[in-house]
Amino acid sequence: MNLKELSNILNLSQTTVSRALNGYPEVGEKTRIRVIEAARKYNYHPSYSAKRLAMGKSHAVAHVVPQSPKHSMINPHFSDFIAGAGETYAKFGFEMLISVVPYDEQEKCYRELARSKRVDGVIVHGPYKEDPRIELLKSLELPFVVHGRTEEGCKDFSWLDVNNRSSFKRATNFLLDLGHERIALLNGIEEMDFAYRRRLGYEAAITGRGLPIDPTLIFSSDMIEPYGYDVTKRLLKMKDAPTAIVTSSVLTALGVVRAVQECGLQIGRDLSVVTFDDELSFLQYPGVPLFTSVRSSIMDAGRRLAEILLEQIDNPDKGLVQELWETDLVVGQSTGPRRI
Amino acid sequence: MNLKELSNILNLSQTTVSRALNGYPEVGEKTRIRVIEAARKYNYHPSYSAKRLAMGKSHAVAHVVPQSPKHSMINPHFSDFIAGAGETYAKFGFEMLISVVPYDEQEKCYRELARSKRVDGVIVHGPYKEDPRIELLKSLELPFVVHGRTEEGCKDFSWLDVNNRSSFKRATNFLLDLGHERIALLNGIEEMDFAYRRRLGYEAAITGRGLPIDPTLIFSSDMIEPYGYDVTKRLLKMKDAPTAIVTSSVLTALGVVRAVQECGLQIGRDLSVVTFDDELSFLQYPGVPLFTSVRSSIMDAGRRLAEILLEQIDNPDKGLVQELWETDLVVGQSTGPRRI
DNA sequence: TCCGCAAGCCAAAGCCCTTTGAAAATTTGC
DNA sequence: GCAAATTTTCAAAGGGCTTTGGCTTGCGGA
Repeated sequence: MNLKELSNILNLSQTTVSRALNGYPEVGEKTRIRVIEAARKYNYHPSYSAKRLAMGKSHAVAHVVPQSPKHSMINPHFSDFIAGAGETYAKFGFEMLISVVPYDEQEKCYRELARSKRVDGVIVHGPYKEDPRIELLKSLELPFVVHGRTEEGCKDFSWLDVNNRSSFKRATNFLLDLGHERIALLNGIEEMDFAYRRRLGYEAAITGRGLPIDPTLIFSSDMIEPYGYDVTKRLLKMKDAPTAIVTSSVLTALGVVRAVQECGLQIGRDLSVVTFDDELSFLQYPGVPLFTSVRSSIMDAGRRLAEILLEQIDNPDKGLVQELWETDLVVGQSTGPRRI
Repeated sequence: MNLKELSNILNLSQTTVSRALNGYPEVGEKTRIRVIEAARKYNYHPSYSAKRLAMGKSHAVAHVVPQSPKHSMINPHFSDFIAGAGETYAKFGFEMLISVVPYDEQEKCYRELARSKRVDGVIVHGPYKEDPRIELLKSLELPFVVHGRTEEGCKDFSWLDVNNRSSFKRATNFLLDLGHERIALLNGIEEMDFAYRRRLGYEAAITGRGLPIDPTLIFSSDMIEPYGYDVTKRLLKMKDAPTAIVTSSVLTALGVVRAVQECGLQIGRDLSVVTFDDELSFLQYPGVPLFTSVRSSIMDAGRRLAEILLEQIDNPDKGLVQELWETDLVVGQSTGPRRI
C-alpha cells in the first residue's frame, strides 16, 4: 500500500493525501479525517527511503565512536549514554546510527556522513581540550552537539557538560574538611577536557588550603577497574601514603576498594574515597551508597543532549544551547575523618 | 554531482555509468576506466537514499534493545558486543542502527523495521528459553541471527552461542576437584536461555559427583556488581556457608570479591570464585588474571555474528549457520583448595 | 449580478538511482 | 562481403514520496 494506491482509493490526488497526513493546513477538515482513517484502515505507512530522497532529510543521528585497541570509546559510560539518547530518538521517530571507526578514520567518516546526508546531525563524545572535530563539523555544516566542552572557544557551538571543575573542587574540599591533606587524584586521560577540568578543580581545592600539590599523587589513565587497583596498591606502599583518593569513575573506585581491602585495610576508615559517579545503571546500589560521590546521571545527559540536537536540527537558527550541570554531593560509606 | 550530470559530462547514458561503477560485465573496459576516473575526478558518490529507494535494500542492520527500568539490556556486555559488530559493519559498508524501545514495543518495532525495509537484517540479543521474537522474525521474513539460542527448535535459524552448559560444568568440576562441595551459583536471569543452560551445567557437575543440589545456594538475577556483593554477604553468614562460588559475570564476581574482603576473608583462600568472563574490554588485567574463569570474548562474538548476518543477507539461500563456541578455562588467583 | 479572495484540491516536476528491453556498434564465421 | 552473433550503449520505466504552481470551488462584498 503506497501513496498512489491510497489516493486512488480515496479519489484524491497524492498531493492532498500527503498533505492531509502531514498536517498541512490547506486541506479540508472532513477530507483530512477521511484520509487519516483510510490510512489506518489500509495500514498505509509512507516509505522512509522515498521520504528521505524527496526531502533530503534522513531523520537519523549518528554517533561516531573511534575504536582503538588501547583506548576504547565504547565502554560502560558510553552504553549508558546511548541508552538515554536512544530513548529520546525513539520518542521522536529518529534513528540512531553508531559508526565504529578506526581512530584515524574519524574525519573521513564525518565527511562521508555530511556528504551523503545520511544523518541530520551528530553527537560528539569525549572532546579533547582542543578537538579538531569541532572545526571539522562546523566546516561541514553538519548540525552537532558536544557532550562536554573544549578548553577554549566553546562559545560557538552547543554543548552540555557537567561542571567538572566545581565537582572536583567540592569533592576534594569535602576530604580536606575531614582532615585529609595528602589526597591522591586518579583522573581520566588528561588530554580530554573533562579530565583536565577535574584536575583544575582538585588543584584549586588543595591550593585553596595553602597545601602543596604533589605530582606523585596525581594519575591519569583510562577509567577502568584495574587502574584503580594498581595505583592504589602502589600508593599504599609509599612511605608517606595518601589518606584519601579522589577518582574519576566508579569503575576505578571499585578497583581502589579491592586494593584497599586486599591490604587488610578498611575503606572509609583507613582510606577515604570520593568518586565521580555517572550513575551507571549496572552499578546502582539500593540503600546507603557505597561511595561518597559527586554524581550526575550520564543517561540523563544522553537524553538531554539528544533533545538539544533534535531541536537544533528542527530549527537551526534558534541559537546555541549550552548547559552546565552541577552535581550532587552524596555522602556514602567510603569516607571518614583522617585518623592520626 | 549526481549520476545525470556525470553521464552528461561523459557523454554516456546513466545506465552505462551506473553499470560501470557497479562492476557489471556488460560495459567495455576502456569505458569503465574512463567512468571510474571521471567519478573520482568529479568526486561523484551515489546518493544512498536514492540507491535504497531504487534497490529496496538499505545496507543497514538493526539491533533492537528493549529498555525497561528494572532490567537494562544496554549494559557493558552489550556495548562490547556492539563494538565488535560495529567493526564488521564498518568493514563492509553497512550501517548499524540501535533501536532503544520500551520492553513491550519490541514486536511493533520489528514489524516496523520489516515493513519499512529500513534494514536488511537484525541481530537478536539475549534470547529467552522460549522467545517469541524468533517466530515473529521468521514470519516477517526479515533476515536475522541470534546471539545465543532458545531451549528448543533452534534448528531452523542461524545462531552463535557459547557452550554455556559445558562451560559451567567445567567450572564447577574445577571447584569440585579442588575439594569444594558446597558451591553456590550466582546465575543470570534464568528465563534467559544462556542462564538456564549454565544452571544445567552446574547441576550436571554437582550430581555427577553424587552430591545433592541445594536450592538455597542457587541465585538468579541481573548480572551486576551489587548482586554479587549482596548475595555473598548473605551466603557468608550461613551456618553451612559455601566454600566456593560460580558466577555468571565478572561484574558480579567483583561484587563477590568486595563482600569477601569486607568480611576480612581472602579470595582464593577462604572462598573460591570461578566466573564466566566475557573479556570485557574495560576489565582486562595485564598479567596473572584475578579470576579463575571460563572465558569467551563477547566482542569476538559480535564480530562473527555480524559477519554471519551479512553473509545471510548477501546470500539468503546459503543455509543456516550455527556455531557453538567452547570456552577456555583460565586459572587465576581466585581459586584454591578447600580448607578443612 | 459580478468580482475578488480564500480555501481546497490537483497535475506534474523533482529527488537520484537501478534495471529492463531494445537498439546500435562491433566482431565473428563462412 | 554479408549474415549472424556479440558486445556495448541507451531510453525509459520504475521506486514512493514531497512540493511547486496553478486550477476550481464557494462565499462575502460591491
